[in-house]
Amino acid sequence: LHTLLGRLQSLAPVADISALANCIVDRWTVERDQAVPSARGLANRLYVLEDGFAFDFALLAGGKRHIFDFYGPGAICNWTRPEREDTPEHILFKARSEVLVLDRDRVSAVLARDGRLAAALHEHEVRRAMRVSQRVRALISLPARESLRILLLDLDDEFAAAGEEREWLPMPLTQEEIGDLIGSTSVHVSRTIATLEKDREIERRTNSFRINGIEGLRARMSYRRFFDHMPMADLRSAAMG
Amino acid sequence: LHTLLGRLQSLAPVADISALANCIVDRWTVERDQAVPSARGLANRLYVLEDGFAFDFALLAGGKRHIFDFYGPGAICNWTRPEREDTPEHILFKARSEVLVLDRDRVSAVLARDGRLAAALHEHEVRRAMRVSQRVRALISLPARESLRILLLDLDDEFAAAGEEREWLPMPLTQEEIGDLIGSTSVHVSRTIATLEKDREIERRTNSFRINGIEGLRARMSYRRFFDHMPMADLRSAAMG
DNA sequence: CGTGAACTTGAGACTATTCAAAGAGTGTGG
DNA sequence: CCACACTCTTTGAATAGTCTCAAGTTCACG
Repeated sequence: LHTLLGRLQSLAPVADISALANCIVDRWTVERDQAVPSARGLANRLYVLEDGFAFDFALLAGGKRHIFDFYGPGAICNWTRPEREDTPEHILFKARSEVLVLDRDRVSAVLARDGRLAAALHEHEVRRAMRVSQRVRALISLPARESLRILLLDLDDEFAAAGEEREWLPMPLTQEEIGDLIGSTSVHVSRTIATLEKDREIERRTNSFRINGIEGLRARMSYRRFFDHMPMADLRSAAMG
Repeated sequence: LHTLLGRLQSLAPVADISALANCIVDRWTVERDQAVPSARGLANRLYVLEDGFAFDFALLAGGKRHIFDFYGPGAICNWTRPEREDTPEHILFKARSEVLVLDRDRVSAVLARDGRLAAALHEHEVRRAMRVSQRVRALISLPARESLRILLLDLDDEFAAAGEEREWLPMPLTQEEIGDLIGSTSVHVSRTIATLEKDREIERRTNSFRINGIEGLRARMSYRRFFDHMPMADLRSAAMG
């Protein structure tokens, strides 16, 4: 659970989360990409991504897959209660992920005793929800090139939340998955990435990206970071301004 | 506040909300379309739409307006706290709306005393959030024709929540606004509506629509209703199935 | 009945999808 | 180490979807 602890410590002074360790009921080492239904009798299970990458998705009426959000190391993959969801949701864990399975009821009991921990966890999930909201705006209104930029910034933010702020941003998603996330197709994603590269906006290596002038990009797109290790109080006041 | 009461009574047996009436600090009669910032010193104000129509929107980096959600009679327009928002939000009240302005702190005090009322209000807003989530999926992934269908079903759902289930669905939004809602342009909205009409999927009068075979449309799109006056317990169990 | 806002229509440009085929990368077993 | 199978990515060409600009038309309302 040390990756989760790292996330929370950047939000609030959480001493330790050893109490959460007692909530662990299982531990998976994911060999190949594996999708699990989030609400099929597993409603009282909480998935914490110890390492690796995951995303949640739903299948639309036409059979199209829509990816809603993604999770880096330390993230909780199904914090929102499944019965709250509008559509049957699934979580896909990418190959070579480490997943801790926690018992929801036990976690609730721990949080009831440790208000500070509860606040930090809640804050973490609220920020995630705000980031989704920011992205969704762009995905609905803007063309694929802009949507892709937002996705790259969001990925950077997610890895920053996990404490992995590097120059080369890992890309754990296939272009098919990127398409299902931004509402496009794998072919068009491929072409759009190619034009961004040609315009020297990004550079590519195998499975990783580098964004040239990421600060300027954020400014141009009015992109707001949610996990840049800013204390809670500052975030609140920044939002009020 | 009788329209709000009507909404809540369909969700749970709420006796009366006269206590909320004491929270009213102002009352507006909106002559012409009027936009107000939701978080500019008015953070402790709650807007209840006694009658009329409203929507909230934000301006994206390029100046494009994105409409996030809309509100029919009896709806609370800014339940989610403004400082939680990712972008400066605004609420636009359409002409001929009646708005009640409530004091948030007083409302909180009332809800602290009346747990049943608090639960009903919370349930109402949760359902709204789920409906937004369902719509957003479609808007990101599907072409304009499908997006428009979802919007019409959502509008129908919103008026049903207000207790106004009629055959002819009022359309309080201009085509420009519909475009800003589904991520399209007014011109394309005009053409898309025209094709739906030509295919006999909808009929039109001035400022109102009729959806032919709305049940079948819901089934085809796997559309889930959130305000069809189904009791809470049934909704929960339906979600679990 | 005039006025302004909302809606419609057309033409051309741009954006995105589909289908199909070829190319590149990864891991496995010989 | 190579060969193979597999998935992912790239590319091309045709088609479909959407945007922009601009000019009309309709409609609501004073």
